[in-house]
Amino acid sequence: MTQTRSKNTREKLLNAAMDVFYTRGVSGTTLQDIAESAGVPLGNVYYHFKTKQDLIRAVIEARVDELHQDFGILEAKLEPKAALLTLITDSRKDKKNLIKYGCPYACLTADLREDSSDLVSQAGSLLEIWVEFATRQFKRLGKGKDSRALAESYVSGLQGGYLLARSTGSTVTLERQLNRLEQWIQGL
Amino acid sequence: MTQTRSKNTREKLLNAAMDVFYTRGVSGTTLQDIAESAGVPLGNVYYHFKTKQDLIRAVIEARVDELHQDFGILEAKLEPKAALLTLITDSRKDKKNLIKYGCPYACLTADLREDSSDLVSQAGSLLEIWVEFATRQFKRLGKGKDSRALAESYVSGLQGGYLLARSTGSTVTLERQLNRLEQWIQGL
Amino acid sequence: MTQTRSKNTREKLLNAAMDVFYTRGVSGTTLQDIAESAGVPLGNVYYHFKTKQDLIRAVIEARVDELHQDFGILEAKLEPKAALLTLITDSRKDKKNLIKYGCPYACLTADLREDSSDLVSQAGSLLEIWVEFATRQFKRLGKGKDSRALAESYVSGLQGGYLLARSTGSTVTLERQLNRLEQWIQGL
Amino acid sequence: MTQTRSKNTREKLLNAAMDVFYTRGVSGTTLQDIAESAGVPLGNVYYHFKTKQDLIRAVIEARVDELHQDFGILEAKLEPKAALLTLITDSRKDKKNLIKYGCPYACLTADLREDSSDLVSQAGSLLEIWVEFATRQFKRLGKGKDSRALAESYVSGLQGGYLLARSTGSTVTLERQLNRLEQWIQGL
DNA sequence: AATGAATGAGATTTCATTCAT
DNA sequence: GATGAATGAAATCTCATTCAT
Repeated sequence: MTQTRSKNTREKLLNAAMDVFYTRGVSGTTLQDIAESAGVPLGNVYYHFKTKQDLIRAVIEARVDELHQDFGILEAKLEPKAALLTLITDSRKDKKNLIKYGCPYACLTADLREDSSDLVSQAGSLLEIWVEFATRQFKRLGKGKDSRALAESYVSGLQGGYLLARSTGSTVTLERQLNRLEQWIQGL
Repeated sequence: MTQTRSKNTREKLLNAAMDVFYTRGVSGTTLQDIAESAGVPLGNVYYHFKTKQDLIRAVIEARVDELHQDFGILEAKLEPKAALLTLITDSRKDKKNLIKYGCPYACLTADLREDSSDLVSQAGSLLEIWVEFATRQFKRLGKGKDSRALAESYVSGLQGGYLLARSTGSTVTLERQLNRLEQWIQGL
Repeated sequence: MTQTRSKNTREKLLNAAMDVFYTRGVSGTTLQDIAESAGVPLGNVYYHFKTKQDLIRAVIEARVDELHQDFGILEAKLEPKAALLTLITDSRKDKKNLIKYGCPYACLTADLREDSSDLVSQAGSLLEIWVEFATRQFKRLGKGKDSRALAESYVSGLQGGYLLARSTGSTVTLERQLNRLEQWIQGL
Repeated sequence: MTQTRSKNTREKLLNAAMDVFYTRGVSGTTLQDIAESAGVPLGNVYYHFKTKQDLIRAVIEARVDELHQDFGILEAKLEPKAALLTLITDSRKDKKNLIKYGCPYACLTADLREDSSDLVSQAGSLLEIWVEFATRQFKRLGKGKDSRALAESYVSGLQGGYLLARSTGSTVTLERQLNRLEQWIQGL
């Protein structure tokens, strides 16, 4: 139950960064913001992350881990169809944030465009993880070679829905896209 | 009919801003960058745009105008189905930029999230214009009340495809989504 | 007689930097120090020099120019022996600073060791200019192939004297070395 | 006869500091650097040295001791002429470092110029030890009152050679100056 | 209108030093 | 004594904005 102090602080900072990057954007967030939000003095940030880039990198990695873990659990305990449907129902549960801030994974990827660094490609892998997850489910459903294409449709349907819903600020829009996807998956 | 010099400068700045905001992101772009890219001295930017916010606002408006004009032309000279298909074929032509930088309208909207200002809502209208355009085409196709929902599917299909293609960096992904949409529209 | 404002400021900063780098060392000097010493707000430093490294580079270049100019004048109007002797008498005139701070050219070179950058090699050229100057004088004195070796002895005699004098803080030490060199040159 | 662990740590830190100060300069070195190079955790540095100044002071003292010891041995077992020649042959053996980093004693002195503290004068004594050593040898050679002046020439010849060789990066330059000094001493 | 320079607020980064265990 | 983490002061750097001509 005990954790070292450092692990707590590092984690606090990482969590704060994930959160604030999501709601306020990466370049709209200062390290001061993150430090404050984590209740840690600014100078200490640099003990755990040598530069802002480093922190961003850590956030991307944490997001990657998060996805692997979440998708891993889904796959382990659910049938493929149920796994695919779960993302849709989860989206409904989280619609408030999705409409306000968009998809945390897609936003992170988009935000890093402003960076000229290598982080762009790293972040690019986030949605790829979605596609790979979906591909595996379609394979389990016996879709064989079509699985990748179907997975792309599935993910782009979700992401397109998120994007449009955020843009219009409309819950209805989101619901409609989610329902459409749901019916498609259920009818497979 | 000749334009004053200042109008030219303003236009040069606006075009430069649209371009650089698109390729480098809004908060990743300094006014210096824009001034340089437009071949205009920095100090002069402020003669035409009181603040950076002002310039961003002008860029959004220019994007809105651009959409109204482009869509207006499509609607004026094409059948609804052809109009909808044109956006798809245009996407194929522009796939290089779409994969590298994404959709200029969606990106602009996303970038402004980082701004706390009122610009967010203004930019939100960009994709709404797409949806309205598509709604009109579906109406012309006799889809009646379903038109709005269909339009949302259409736009979210396009945007989801752009997003995913940029994320994976893959032309194939983009092509697949565009083909799927194309078949859907053609089959209506 | 008129100068643009910018040129004055840039020059003020450059002069201040040359001065302060000399008396307080390069890494012991902050840009704030330089800005204050030049009577210029800190932010403005960055208008003229993009980074501290840039400013250091400019200082090195200014020192190079200074040497070329000074040595150029000496060579133009003096016989070679007189030219060589002038450096010695000038050292006597400037002994106060030499003892307190050392040779500005040698110090600059030494200071930059702490930098990992390419400035080190740039600064290395400073004493080489001395050697080249001296070599030319020995050539004019008909020393032919020996000129380079003699020049090195001459320069290392001067610099060794400066170094030791600063280390001991003794005018006498400096005088003795200068006298020794003077006699050697006069006896050629 | 065994040493306590703490003494070992102190010594490890001191040696690391001497080394890193020499190769990277005093103000270019952080305590973190030294701790790492010594394989000691940062916090522990402060157990042995209250401040960075303290550590620098200790390094100076260690350099002083080093000189006293080295020169003591030379004087004890060699004739004066041989003692003076040994410094020259030792310089040849160490030419690689001398050209790359200069003389550790002279560099330390120069680095501390940037410090406003009292360390400057302490470090100033380093080259004085050289001069005193050389003075004693000249005395033993019967040079009487001239010994100090000769010693200064000797040391400034060596140091001037080091300086110039480092500046030009040339082994040849160093060799030439060493040969010249060698012949002078041998001819006494 | 046009322009190069100036300004200052704020962000990032560094690092000697201290703290808690 | 030993250690990893914490702290804060200060340095570097960025950039929207303003000024003077």
